[in-house]
Amino acid sequence: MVDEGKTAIARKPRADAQRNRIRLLETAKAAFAEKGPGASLDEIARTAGVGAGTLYRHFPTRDALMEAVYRNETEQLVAAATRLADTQSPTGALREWLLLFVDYIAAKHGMYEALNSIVGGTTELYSASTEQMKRAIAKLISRAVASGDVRLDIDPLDLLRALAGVASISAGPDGKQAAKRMVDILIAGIRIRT
Amino acid sequence: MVDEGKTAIARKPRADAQRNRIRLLETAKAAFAEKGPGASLDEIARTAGVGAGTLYRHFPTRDALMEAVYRNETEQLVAAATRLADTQSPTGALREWLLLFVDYIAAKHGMYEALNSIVGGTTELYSASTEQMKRAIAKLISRAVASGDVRLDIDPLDLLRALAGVASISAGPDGKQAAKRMVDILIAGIRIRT
DNA sequence: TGATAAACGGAGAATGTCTCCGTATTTAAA
DNA sequence: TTTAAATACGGAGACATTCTCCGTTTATCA
Repeated sequence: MVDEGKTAIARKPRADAQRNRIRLLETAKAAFAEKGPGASLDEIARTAGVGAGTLYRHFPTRDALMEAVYRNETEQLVAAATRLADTQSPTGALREWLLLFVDYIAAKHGMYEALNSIVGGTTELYSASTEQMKRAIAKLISRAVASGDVRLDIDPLDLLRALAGVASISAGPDGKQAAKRMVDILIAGIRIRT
Repeated sequence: MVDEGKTAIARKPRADAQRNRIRLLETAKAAFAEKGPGASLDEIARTAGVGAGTLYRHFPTRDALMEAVYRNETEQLVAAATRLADTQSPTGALREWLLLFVDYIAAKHGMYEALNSIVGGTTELYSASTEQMKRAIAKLISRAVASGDVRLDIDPLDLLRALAGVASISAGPDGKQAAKRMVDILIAGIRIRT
């Protein structure tokens, strides 16, 4: 009886699997950017030169694929939170970061599914990004709260949801501008009156 | 040569057409409420007891159907704006109406397309509802601005977009609560400091 | 080098959208 | 009434998309 246990030594992942994964991500990124969130998955597979089965094995759902495509950008955004927290006033850092967030979602023009995964927080599967994002904004907010600038009865993610709404629901050419204006409204709205 | 002109007297619309239209609307409303925005159109037609062709003749696109389904509620909401403006303080009226708006979108859990049509304002087709909605909120805002309570550099629709974002992007059970909290943040954010 | 786990790919089932057109029904004129 | 013309009906089927299944291929490791 051979060992079939959990102790199985991790075998090195197959080279072709890694290659295909990367090709799929590149192709998908281009496809989403060009055709929007509804881009055909089979076509992405074909363009990437793999079968549909391969795509679905790597990314079981459309959301999973989007999540993976944007994980990079998400990580950069999360990193920025730490940097800002170290170099700016509490409220200033929060404001700056929210502006970065607006850029982040504007780049995904109308990619509702992706936003929902990342900022929604309801989908079990993508909790990784959501969790990171949540921690990033929570850190900025709690710093601002501690400094006495900001009320504390806020769900930080709600700020992001509001911005996502403004930036993506209209998706007009000035959606981004509008979202940046909204940042100031939000900041003013959560500030404690002096 | 018979008259083939534009002067053709309007013929009374066929009774079966009217009946089917209504049945389709009722069925669609139930279907959207139960299965969300992706409900199968063919199934709606089948449930309503008509052929697919009939559905598509009455409502050429999914959006057209949604628009029609929600036109009623939209009209009620618009009417409420006038009523509130007549009976409440400027800021109070605005706040009340935004709360009603939250109920309005919460009922459409995740019906992104519909929201986008109605609050987005980019789709030519649904400009009727958008226009009404815009006028309703604009009236409330400008009253508040006139009273000196509120800044005037606001696109009124942005407030709605923000609320839609909070209420629908997460779509969690407390999305509605969150949106109601957001109303207060927004009101505070657009208020002029005293 | 050979055994075997891992990955591949694409045919095809399932589902959905939307069109086309022969048939049926309604209206209104005679 | 009867009848012709206008209007609406419905569902078969063309087409697109998602996703699964499984026989075949390939990389890893002993």
